[in-house]
Amino acid sequence: MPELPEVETMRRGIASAIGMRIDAAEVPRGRLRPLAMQPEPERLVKELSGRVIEAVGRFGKRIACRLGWPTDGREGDRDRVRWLVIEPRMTGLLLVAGPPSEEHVRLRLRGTHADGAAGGLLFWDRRGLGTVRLVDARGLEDVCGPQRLGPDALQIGLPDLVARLGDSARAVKVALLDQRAVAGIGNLYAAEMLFAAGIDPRMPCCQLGRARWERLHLAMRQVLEEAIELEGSTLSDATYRTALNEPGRYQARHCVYAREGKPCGACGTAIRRIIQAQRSTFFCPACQSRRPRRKA
DNA sequence: CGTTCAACCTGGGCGC
DNA sequence: TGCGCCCAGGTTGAAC
Repeated sequence: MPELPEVETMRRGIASAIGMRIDAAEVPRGRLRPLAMQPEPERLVKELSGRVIEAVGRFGKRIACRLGWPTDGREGDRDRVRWLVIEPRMTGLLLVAGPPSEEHVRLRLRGTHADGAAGGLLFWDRRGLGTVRLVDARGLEDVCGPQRLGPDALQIGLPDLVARLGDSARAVKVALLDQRAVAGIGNLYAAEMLFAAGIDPRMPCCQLGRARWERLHLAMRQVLEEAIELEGSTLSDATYRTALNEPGRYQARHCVYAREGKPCGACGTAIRRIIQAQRSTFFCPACQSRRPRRKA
């Protein structure tokens, strides 16, 4: 499920791997799908070995690890910086502990921290829809640059948000999932932030008006920030775990997601589920009405 | 512009 | 206990 809060939690959780030299990389046989953009396991293993993880960044729902060379004086081929870009998609996890099960480990890095301690980092993915890429600076631009991802949902300003989506005829819920417009929002948090803002998910962006954009912008930040504080949402299938292999805690705060038929915590009306762009949308028909409203 | 569908995968939950 | 469905935090590309 990883959306922005889960991926940000992963980023923070694997920050302990910064400074680690990769001694060995392992791609368990056949567990990394041969996708066009994914390097062959042999190349991955070869090019990762000896590198040092210099930084870990997040671009929308992707994690990018900057890889350099050790500064211990040895003159390796001073290759350009490389980026290990991981897209967890539905069930991918980046872990420094665990994994939940051995059978879905897709990439395992073993290494040594600056202080000499042994360390490790692994990519685990039950469904195997996630992707792993190893790219140079230009490749990073292609994969995570502004052509591909809009401003981060935690960073975007209200004017920019309105400039990017305000004229769109799309339903606001669908538009929020457009990573080129604004990066990081997925199906779960789109529903939650629209509830928090009191906006009907079916409303076309171009009909939202000033007040609703303001409420949405505020709710976007508040929902995502609180979800990060609680380390993301672990749903009933328990797939999502933090980098330390622990569940998130934001699921207890869900107001609408996966709550079809249950009473809205604010007004008691039954939560509805509809389909938009082939995906479930959950909302409260009373609190999220097209009609003007009185309370936030 | 926009939507719709299929594809990529594994596994949990439900009705029968 | 099992089978056959339906469903899922995402993204992409083709077709209309």
